[in-house]
Amino acid sequence: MSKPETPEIKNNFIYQEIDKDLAEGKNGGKILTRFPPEPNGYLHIGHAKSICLNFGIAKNYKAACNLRFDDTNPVKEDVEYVDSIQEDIKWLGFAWEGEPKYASDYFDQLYDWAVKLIKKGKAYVCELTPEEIAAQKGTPTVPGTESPYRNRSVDENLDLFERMKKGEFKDGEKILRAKIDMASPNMHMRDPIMYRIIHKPHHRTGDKWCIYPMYDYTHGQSDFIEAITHSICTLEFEVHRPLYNWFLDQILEGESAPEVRPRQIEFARLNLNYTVMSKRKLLELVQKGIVAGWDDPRMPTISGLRRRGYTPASIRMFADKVGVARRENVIDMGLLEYCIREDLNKRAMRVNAVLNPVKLIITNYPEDQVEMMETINNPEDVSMGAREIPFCKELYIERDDFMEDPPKKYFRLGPGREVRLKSGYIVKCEDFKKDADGNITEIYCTYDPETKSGMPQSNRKVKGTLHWVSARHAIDAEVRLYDRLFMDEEPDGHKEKDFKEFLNPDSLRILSGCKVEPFLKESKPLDGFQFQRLGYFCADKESAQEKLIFNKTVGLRDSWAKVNK
RNA sequence: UGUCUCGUGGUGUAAUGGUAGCACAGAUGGUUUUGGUCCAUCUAGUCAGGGUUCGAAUCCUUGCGAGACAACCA
Repeated sequence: MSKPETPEIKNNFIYQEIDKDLAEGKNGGKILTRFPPEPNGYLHIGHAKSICLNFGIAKNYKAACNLRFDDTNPVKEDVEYVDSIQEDIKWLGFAWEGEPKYASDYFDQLYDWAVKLIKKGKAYVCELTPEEIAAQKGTPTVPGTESPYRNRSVDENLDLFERMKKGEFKDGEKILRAKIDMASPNMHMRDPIMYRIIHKPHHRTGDKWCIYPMYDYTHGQSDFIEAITHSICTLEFEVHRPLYNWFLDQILEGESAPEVRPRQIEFARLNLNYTVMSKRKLLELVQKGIVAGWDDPRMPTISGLRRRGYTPASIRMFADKVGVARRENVIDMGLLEYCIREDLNKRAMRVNAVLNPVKLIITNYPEDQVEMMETINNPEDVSMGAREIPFCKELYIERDDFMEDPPKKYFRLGPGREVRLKSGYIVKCEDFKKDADGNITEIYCTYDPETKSGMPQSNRKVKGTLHWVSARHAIDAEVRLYDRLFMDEEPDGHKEKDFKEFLNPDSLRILSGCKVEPFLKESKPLDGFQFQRLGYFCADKESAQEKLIFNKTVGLRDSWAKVNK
């Protein structure tokens, strides 16, 4: 049972702007936000920030948030993405208002408005090639020049636009442009393209259209149609805002004042170090087989994080902690890791797994004896109860937990040293065996029967406590250790080098022959656990009783590793 | 040599004319049957100059630095 979350007090500037609008009595006091993904890729952690913002605002103002697919480009879009996006939003714990919406639902209205603009002399059909348009567009410092088609008659424009719609022209032959100002210091106001011809079926509208509206002409009008009050987007759209408002002004001209006039507000997108966030680059990693798919646990996608073992609560916590502002930012991966540890520490069951096993033999323990030792499931939450784990003469412990010649600050096992076996006995190392290569093959200990966990003698101070599994009862598992995908903090921040040059060759290490306690046999895909003393792991989506596979979500904080450096 | 935006500890983010706070990271100590958790303490900041003001991170100004904008992408 997840506890109801009390929405935090929100201090970011967007809440302040909304409060201001409310105070001024705008939009009849209504609030409605939207999350508008293009279905051309999977959602990533950056989208999660936007989702938490938009749906969070809705929650905090007791309002709603729409899901709207910005599907104006059939060349890039696909229903696979429409489906994954919905799954990811739901998994994050949010619900949109009503049915999902699509910009393509508004194609008819958009077309009618385009005709209105033509009639007003505010749009024209242009026949320049893309190269010519680029050339006459000018540069940010040099004004553009006007298209020779700019001053066609309204009738001619109407006729040509209709014939564009009817499919009389080939892709790229003609476009519809807004007539604004070729000398504007804002490049987006230099007669931007409203419609282009694409003879390709659309995932929703099929063959109905061969002309498709551009983003700028679509987004604000879609917001208006849905009566979105606050259209929140990332900073790169800031220069589009005048155009957003211009189109709205045009379609609204001559109409009675609407109750809701959408307003665009921009915030700084999320950047995470040691990864890439652009859908194009993520797609490239998928298509080139560098990762195992959009949900590869090394991907910063929501589906990847899910498969990695991240919880929805941890991602929402992360979004809260990074905040919302207008300044460029790079968030340390460590913060994401902190959030998942924080969440899982409270909820994950503690289990025993030995990743790199070495056998420990208790020489004075009866040969065939098996004791069931009680162990607490989660010291952070006693309501999770306890369970029993089998203990016997031969155990596996972690290879790292024994040193032939340990330094003073090493609290684990070494010749003559004593350690506690968690929930078991205190044992003392008497001897060990090595193979020809010098690898430890067996460790011999004696145990003190009076130190069984729970008995008075067990309270003796011992420096170290080890996790273990019974050799006779342990089951084999594969464990996949993940590390950051890139070795550079900003892999796509180098002009001369491709981001793929910074891939971490050790981002995935597969361990087979790991020994886990019998309880884990029943684990189901995506179940998360703490492997005692190691970290958080979750059963992979392909894990099954016959072949257990666990993904490392994140390690425990490790102050020994720091000392060791 | 355009227009717009942004500069607060290492990283994020508050303070919007009135004591620069919080989180992460880092350091030290305590507790601990996880070298985890938890607790305590500490380190560390307003880009620079000038101005307005009793008082400036906040307002004005100049500079410096960073980012966005020239796709028939969104």
